[in-house]
Amino acid sequence: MSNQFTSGDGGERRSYHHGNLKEALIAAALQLISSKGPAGFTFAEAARQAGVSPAAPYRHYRDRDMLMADVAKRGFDLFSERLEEAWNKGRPNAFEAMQAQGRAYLAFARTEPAYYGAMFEKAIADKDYPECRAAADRAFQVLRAGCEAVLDEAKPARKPPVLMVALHVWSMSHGIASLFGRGDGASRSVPMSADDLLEANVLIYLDGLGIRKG
Amino acid sequence: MSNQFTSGDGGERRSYHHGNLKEALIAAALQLISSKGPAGFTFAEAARQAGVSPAAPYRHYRDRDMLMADVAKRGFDLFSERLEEAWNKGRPNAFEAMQAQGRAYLAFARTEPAYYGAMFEKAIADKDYPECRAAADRAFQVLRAGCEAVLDEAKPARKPPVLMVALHVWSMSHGIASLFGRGDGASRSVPMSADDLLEANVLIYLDGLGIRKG
DNA sequence: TGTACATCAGTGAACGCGCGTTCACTGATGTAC
DNA sequence: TGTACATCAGTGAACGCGCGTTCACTGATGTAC
Repeated sequence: MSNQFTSGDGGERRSYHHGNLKEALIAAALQLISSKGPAGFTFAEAARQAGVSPAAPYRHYRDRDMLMADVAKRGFDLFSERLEEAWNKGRPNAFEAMQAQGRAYLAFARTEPAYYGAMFEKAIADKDYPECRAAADRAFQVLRAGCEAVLDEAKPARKPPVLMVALHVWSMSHGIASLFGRGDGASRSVPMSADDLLEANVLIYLDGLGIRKG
Repeated sequence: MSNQFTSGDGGERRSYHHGNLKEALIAAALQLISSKGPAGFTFAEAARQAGVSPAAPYRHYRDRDMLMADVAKRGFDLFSERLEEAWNKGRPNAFEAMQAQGRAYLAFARTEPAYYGAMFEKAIADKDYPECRAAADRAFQVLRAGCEAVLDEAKPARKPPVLMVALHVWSMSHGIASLFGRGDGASRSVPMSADDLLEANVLIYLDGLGIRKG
C-alpha cells in the first residue's frame, strides 16, 4: 500500500485512493477543534480539509462521534506517554519526578489544547466508547503510580489513601489547566504562571501530608 | 405591564405579547444546556420552547451568543450569592465558613449544571462580554475574601500571598467539580463523594500552609 | 373620560447555508492460479 | 509473468433538516392632550 498523500496541508491528491485518510481526518479534527472548540468540529469539514468527498469518512468511522472518541482516545494515549516520560522512572527521586509530571501535565494542556479539549470537553458520554475510557484509565494509573511512589519514598507518619492523593493531584492539575493553562486565549490572566501555581499548590499539599522535599 | 405568561412549561400564551419573554428565554436556555450541553443550545429552539416565533428573541438579544453570555452572567451572580450565603460572614469562624463555602461551590455545580456549563464551557470569549466578565470577577472576589479571612484568623508563621491561596482554592474546587461533581451523568465514578474529596483537599492544603482547625 | 398616536414586542414567511447521512457507482489494489 | 476477479476505498449527487437571520407587517400598550 503505497502512501500517496501529499505533504502540505492543502493536499491535492494524485490518485483515487487517499492512502492515509484516517490519519488525515484525525489531523483535520485536531485543527478544527483547536480553532473552534470541540463543538465546532464537523464531519463534513474534516472531509473537506482532507480533500475528500463528504461520504469518504464513513469508510473509517461509523459517525462523527466515533471520530471524536478516537481523537480523545489518542489524546489520552499521548497524554500517558508524556506523563510517563516526565516521570522518568522516578528519577532522580519520586518527589522531583512528581513535579516534572505536573509540568508535563500543564505542558500537554497548553501545547495540545485540541487533544485536551477532546478528552475533557467532548460532549459525548465516554461510557459509550470503552476504548476511550480505557485509555483515560491508563492515563490516570500513571498519575496514581507516581503518587504511590512519592508516598512510599517519604513514608509520612500517617499514610493517606493513595487513591485519594491521586484524585487530589489530578484535580489540582486539571483545575489549574482548565482555568489558567489553556493554549488558546480562553484563559484568565493572573500574575503567576500556571506552572508556578501548580508547583506551589502541590508543594503545599504534600507539606500538608507531612511530605517535604528531600 | 401585566404579566401574562402562564405558569406551566408548555406555556400557551393568551395574548399577542408574551410579557416575560426574556425570562422565558433564559429558562429555555438553561433547560437546553442542562440536557444537551452548552453547544446543544440554539436560539431557534429556545424560541420554540418559549412558545414564540423564531424572530422574537431578536427583540431582546442581539444574537445567540449574547443570550449565552447573559446566562453565564446570571450564573455568576447566582454563584456569588450562594458563596456569600455559605460564607455567612465568617461564622462561626473563618475556617468553618470556608468549608461551608467549598460545599456550596460543589452544590452549585451539581444542582445548576446548566449555569455552571454556561459559565465555564461556553464557547465564547468573555472578553467580548464585559458584564459577564465583571460578574465572574465579583464571584472570585467572594472566594478571595474568604481566603483572606482565613489567613487573618490563623496568622500562620509565614503568610502566603492571598491571591495565590484564592487561586489554589478556586482550582481545587473547579477541578473536583468538573471531574467528579457535575449534576449530569458525565462525571467519573470514584469511591468518595466530591464533597469529601474537596473537604480533604482543602484541609490538607491549609495544613500545608500551617493552618489547622481551631 | 375619550381619543389619536407613537412605540413596543410580537408574527410568519422566506432566505441561504452547512450539516449528517445514504446510495448506487467506480477506480485502484492485491491475490490466486 | 499474465490475467481474472474480489475487495477495498473512494466519488458525487441527493435527501431532509434545523439553524441564524432578515423583512415588512401588525396587534397591544401607554401616553399626551
